[in-house]
Amino acid sequence: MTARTSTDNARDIPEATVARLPVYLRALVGLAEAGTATCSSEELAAAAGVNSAKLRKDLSHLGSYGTRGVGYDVEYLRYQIAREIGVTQDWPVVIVGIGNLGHALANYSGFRSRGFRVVALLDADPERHDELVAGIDVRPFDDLEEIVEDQGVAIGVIATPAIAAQDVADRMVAAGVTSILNFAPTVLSVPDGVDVRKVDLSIELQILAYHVQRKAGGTVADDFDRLHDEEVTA
Amino acid sequence: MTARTSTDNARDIPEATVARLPVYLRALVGLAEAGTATCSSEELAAAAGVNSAKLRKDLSHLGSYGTRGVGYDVEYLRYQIAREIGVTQDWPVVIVGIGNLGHALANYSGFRSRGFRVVALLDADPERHDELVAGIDVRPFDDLEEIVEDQGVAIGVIATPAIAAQDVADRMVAAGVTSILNFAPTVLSVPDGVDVRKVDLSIELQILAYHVQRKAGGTVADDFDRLHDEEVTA
DNA sequence: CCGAGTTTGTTCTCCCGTTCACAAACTCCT
DNA sequence: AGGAGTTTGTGAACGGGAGAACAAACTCGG
Repeated sequence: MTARTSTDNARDIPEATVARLPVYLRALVGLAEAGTATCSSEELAAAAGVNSAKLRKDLSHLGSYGTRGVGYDVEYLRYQIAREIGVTQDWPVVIVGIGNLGHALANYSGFRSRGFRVVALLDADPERHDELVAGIDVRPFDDLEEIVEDQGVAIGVIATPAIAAQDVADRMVAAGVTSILNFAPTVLSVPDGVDVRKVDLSIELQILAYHVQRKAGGTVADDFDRLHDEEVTA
Repeated sequence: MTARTSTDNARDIPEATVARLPVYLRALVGLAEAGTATCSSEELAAAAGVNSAKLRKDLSHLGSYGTRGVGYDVEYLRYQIAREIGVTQDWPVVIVGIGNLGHALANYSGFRSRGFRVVALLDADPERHDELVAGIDVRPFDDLEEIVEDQGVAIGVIATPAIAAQDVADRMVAAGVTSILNFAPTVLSVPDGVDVRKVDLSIELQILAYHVQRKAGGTVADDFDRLHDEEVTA
């Protein structure tokens, strides 16, 4: 039952679980570096910031990698999760749009240490070409197809202004990219089978703002707004 | 029924809806700039990348701002959503950690245009002090408490290395910050009543990698891993 | 004024994810 | 060897969100 072959369907892991596996992986790396050989679901859950029941259920989707009465072998579980996610070897990644954010992403050491290798930086602006960023020179956007094919790139990162993002996405998809991480504040439309994840900085802040406002019971200006609203709708 | 007072509970909006309101707001701004005065739920849903039934249900949590047979007034709905989120006026924000990412965040124009004002950039490294970033000079981290109090800052952004993030969070909370946007790849522990949202770049990539691997049916190296696994567990 | 067409707001059903609680399985001590 | 203590893996109950479907409410043309 715990033996997994390439034909059984033990691999359809719930999306919510997939999103947490990288967190567990990070926590396990931390425990390993601290010299911990074994940990209980309680400890790992604490390190990952989740509830232990949820952790155990998540891990149960991968197989039975723990030992009752003992816990989990840190190194073994770390490897199994890395394998499940697919980061036992590096994925080549291209970043398009080398503005402030693109710079930061290119220099982010976490990519390299967590299973990703930036193979190219592209920008449409000729002024940026041949500039060295993080030891990689910036190339023309038109080199995209060549790079994707030569390096077998499946994952693209979009860090352009919103206006350019859809065009970049279209070109990426046409070139063979199947997964896109989009930092541009716009909705991308892509064909079925292409995954898009979006990171929108101001949306995150706006969500926080909503909760601050709730906690505070509304600001002075908002009280005015609400009063005005009542007068109008009453 | 649609009249809302400060005592009724029309304000407890589902979390999933809150997370989408900023997307609708952005879509409405786009429509307004394109000169559209009125739009149907179908149009707005398309612009926001969601299903129209979901959009209507989301909006129904705010009140009855549409007109049957007609649709929504773009400007009116835009204002109502902005008010609900709380971005009718600017929120002061402080950014801690002015490395590559901090630079990018400080320069990000989307903050200013979407209801946020960066009032201070802080860094523990004296080498960075008095450097001008986006027209704001970088100040010592120890100025945090003074700035939070003077400017009434409720939202803090952490863009430090992981090792420093928990300390920064503790100081922020002690100073009076109630909401934190965390870019450091670590789990923050904060008291009840403090909101934390996290943005982890390599986690997003890892989630994409998982799906790429699934689509591809596993890489060569992974096939080896799986074969090895069968030999061991069989 | 009335009927046809349009679009919202809401109800109902289904599904996914979370949490509780406990049996199964292991270790350790006597 | 056996019992006490520990920890995993999972079955079951529960809650929230997604989507379909429809009644209510509006516009427009005659």
